[in-house]
Amino acid sequence: MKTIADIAKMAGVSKSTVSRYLNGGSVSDTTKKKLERIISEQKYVPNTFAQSLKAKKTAMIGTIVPRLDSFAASQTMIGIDESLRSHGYQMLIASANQEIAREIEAIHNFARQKVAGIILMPAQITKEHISTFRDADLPLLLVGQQHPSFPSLIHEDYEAGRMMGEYVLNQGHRHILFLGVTERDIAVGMERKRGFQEALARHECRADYAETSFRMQDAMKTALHLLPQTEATVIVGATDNIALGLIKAAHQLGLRIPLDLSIAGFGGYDTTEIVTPALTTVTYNYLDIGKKAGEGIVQLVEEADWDLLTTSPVEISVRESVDKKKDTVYSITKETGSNEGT
Amino acid sequence: MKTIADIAKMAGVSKSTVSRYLNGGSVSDTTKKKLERIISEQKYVPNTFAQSLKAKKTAMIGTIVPRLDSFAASQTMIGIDESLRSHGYQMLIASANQEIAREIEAIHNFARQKVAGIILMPAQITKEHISTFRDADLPLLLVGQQHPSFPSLIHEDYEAGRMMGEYVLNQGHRHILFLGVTERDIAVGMERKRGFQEALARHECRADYAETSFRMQDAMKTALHLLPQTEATVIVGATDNIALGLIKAAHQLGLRIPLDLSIAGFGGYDTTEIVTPALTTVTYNYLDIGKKAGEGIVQLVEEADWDLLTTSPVEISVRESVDKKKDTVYSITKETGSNEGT
DNA sequence: CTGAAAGCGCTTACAG
DNA sequence: CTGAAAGCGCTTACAG
Repeated sequence: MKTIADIAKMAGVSKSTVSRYLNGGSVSDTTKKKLERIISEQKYVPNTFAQSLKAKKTAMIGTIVPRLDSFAASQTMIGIDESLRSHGYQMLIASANQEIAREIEAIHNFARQKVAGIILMPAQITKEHISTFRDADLPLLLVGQQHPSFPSLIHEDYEAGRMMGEYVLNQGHRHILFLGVTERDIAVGMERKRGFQEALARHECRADYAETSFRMQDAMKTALHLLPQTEATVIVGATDNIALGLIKAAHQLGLRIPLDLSIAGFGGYDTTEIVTPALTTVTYNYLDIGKKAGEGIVQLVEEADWDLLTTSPVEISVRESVDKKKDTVYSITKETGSNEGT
Repeated sequence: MKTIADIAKMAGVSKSTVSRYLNGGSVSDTTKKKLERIISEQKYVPNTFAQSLKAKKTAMIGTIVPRLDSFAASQTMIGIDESLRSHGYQMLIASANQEIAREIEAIHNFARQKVAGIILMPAQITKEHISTFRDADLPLLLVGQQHPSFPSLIHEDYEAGRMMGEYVLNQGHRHILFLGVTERDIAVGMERKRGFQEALARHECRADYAETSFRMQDAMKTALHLLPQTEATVIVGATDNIALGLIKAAHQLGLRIPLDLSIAGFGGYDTTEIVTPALTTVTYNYLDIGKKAGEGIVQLVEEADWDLLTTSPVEISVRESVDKKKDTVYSITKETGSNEGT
């Protein structure tokens, strides 16, 4: 491996001059040309460790995702990778594997590696997070959740909930069940539901609420329990995975979707188009939010400034899993055929 | 940030001693105790750049995946991450985004960053790959494809094909269509098909072969074309995504699965359990191969030695998408109801 | 525009 | 077991 000293010698200049050339400092045209030639001939690439050791900064951005195998995380990473690359930064990924402790640990590791900044996709923000952010003292961008003290980039969760509420109402449903998740997750557990509730509040209808976990299996179990009891004509899951669990449970109970029961979700995962019937959902733009996150952290790193809150738009994707009811009058009696469970 | 000099001063010893303590050299019990206390009190962590600059090695393993949003890649990364962590290494991820050029570029970048080793999941291995490997001169492990000159870790593709061939035969199918992919992909395009062919070769049956791409959309288009023409009673897609495309096309044509047509795939993606009917497939253990890859590269890095070829077992997952035919006699006439296309 | 020198925070023979 | 010294490959004031 060639070093800067080798190049300097070959060019007959000092290391300083080579370094200056490399970093865009003022160098005469003649030496610039010479250096350009020699460097490409020798395929010289500066040692990043030495650079970072001296300059005390790197071109790496640490990205902490809750898990590696979720549609949302994958798409967001793709977006981040893309925009970071275009700005000359490298994306480092750490998976927290759904554990808060590992999220904290990942922040420490990244800080120690002197990344230029951190993008974090948390499910919750605890005091421990806050204090870790504080003493990491690094540019930080939150994605998917917001916090008043840190730049945040979120999906329009409230809006998404509202859209879905209005949509099912418009389809004539008057007895609605929302299967949500813990309110400790502000974005999904609270905002999404709040938007939904407010849409329903403007109409005469009955709304029930239940809670389950993020895991499809759990949602299915909950649904197996709930479905035989409820008289709701539509069930809205707080995420597509929950909706998918609902569909599986409904299949198992011999319910026809959307004939006997309508189902909808949130997220726009690719799987929602594969299932039968295709799932009506609110589509989130994970790729977009990823790109914005990349831009954002670069700006935070280079200019130490970015909006405290940025949002990424959502849109409803109407497919086949929600039925149009003719009878739009509120009624407890179901009119869609009986529930012939297995 | 504290440096090793600070710690040395506080302990009243030299930097050398602190460094020796840190790296497991011989240090007296007394100073060992003292150092231990001071370091944890001061929360001292060595600067990785300085370490790497001097020691000329790092504890990072570069992992190059074809894409970030595939089930196979995600699971494999999870496995790699896990075993690397347990050995004190860090996983660095680069996505080639399906482009060979970016795969090559990623190898260069990792080499420049002085990673300890590289795990590569290629779709093909070109001469350009080989020459890049050669001058990167780094421990390298191939995952999912094999090459005679480099340690490789593969799924039992041939075996998988054989299993599936035998299974559909056992189910009484005698007219079979295999929807494969380009043979430039040795693992998927060649081996999987070869195993399948050899299983069929042992019985009297008719086998047709067609080709499509890896993308579900393409598979669906191909299927829309193929389905109305073929008289096969079962179609086997070379990947689950292809099988999923087949299912979608069959649905669109009004074919009932598995009543009118049986469908099977390879991979064991999580989505195969969600679709209706659940897909019969050969399940690959991506998590396992990921863990093995982690172990393997660590061994290559530390002992410069590992088997040239290691395999990860597969198993068939029988679900609902393949029908049992009563009539096991070869016959061109289908007996499963007519094809009432849309 | 250019160069000499100091220094970033470690590790590693070498001598004791 | 311990320390002084050199050096890894860069960057950055500083002086010219």
